[in-house]
Amino acid sequence: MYADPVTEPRWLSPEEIRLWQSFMRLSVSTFQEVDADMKTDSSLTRDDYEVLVHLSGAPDHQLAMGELSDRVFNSRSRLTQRIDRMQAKGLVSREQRPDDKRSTLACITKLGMDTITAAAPHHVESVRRHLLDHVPSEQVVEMADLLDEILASKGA
Amino acid sequence: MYADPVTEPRWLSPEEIRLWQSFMRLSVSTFQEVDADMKTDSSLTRDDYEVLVHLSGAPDHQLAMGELSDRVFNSRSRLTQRIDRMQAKGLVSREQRPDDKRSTLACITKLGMDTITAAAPHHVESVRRHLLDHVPSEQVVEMADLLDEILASKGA
DNA sequence: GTCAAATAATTCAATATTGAACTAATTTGT
DNA sequence: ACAAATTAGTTCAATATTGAATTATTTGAC
Repeated sequence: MYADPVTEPRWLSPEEIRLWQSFMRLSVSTFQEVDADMKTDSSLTRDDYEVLVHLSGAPDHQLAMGELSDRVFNSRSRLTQRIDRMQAKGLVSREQRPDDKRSTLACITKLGMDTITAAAPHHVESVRRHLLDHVPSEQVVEMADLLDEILASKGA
Repeated sequence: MYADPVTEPRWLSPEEIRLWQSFMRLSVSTFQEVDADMKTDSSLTRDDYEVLVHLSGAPDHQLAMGELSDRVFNSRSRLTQRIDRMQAKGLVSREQRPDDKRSTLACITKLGMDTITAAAPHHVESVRRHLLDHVPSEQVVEMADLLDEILASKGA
């Protein structure tokens, strides 16, 4: 009696298990550490920071809610409420799009710009400390290439 | 007037920026995809699954709350409440440790064992689909080695 | 042109997470 | 031996997230 290779899930090799576990550990620990630093160094969460990064780099400093939610990997509802909070703090504003009234544009404000400018050096230091400084420098390009290949293969 | 190399944050090279951004995108998207699969394939969340993985592999199928919270990267409070919910579903039980009455042991139950056994093949398939299948097979070991090196350098 | 389907975003109630304060047990220093 | 400090875990209120339902607009089929 043999397992059906079609229905039988392909099992993981020890190396694949090691890869998955290390990937999980490195990802989760790094984000937790950077999150913790952001909390002490600035008034922004990492999600807030990412929102401001994408808005500050966008044409006219604004993006539609849907586009922004895709970029920061937040659900629509989650982004709506995050933008509510950031708007209450004066970091962003909302604007109606003239050509499609269903759509809302999130815009970064002057205060949002000043806030991310102040936060950026600390954030960079944190990302260095918790990830980049631990990647052997001759492997930075190699690792970025590999991750990009994986993303491309996933169609992302 | 030159910037003080001590106080001046070391800026990121384009390759470092690419590495950090790809690392974020790959991590977040992969975990979101696996989480979504788990929700359709089983009654467990990925956090529940990780708790059961660690308990099922532990001596006597039990671990102290603190040890378990470190392993699954949950805060103490978060794990307390996760174990509350899993206990309510009958997946785990709590036991007082005889030699240190401050400590609580989380134990996997028969139902917990059956549940993770049923979930595992789907989980494996999902991890394959969303990550492992996209890593060129000749680079699996290389990537696992690199991630482990980074973790070791971080002292994790 | 009009009605049905699709799209963009928001709302709301249920659920989960956070972190500071708390309880209880153990360890340490004197 | 015993008070102070430390450690393990829990509680609770504030905050955040989830996802199904809802509103409003636009698109497409006829």
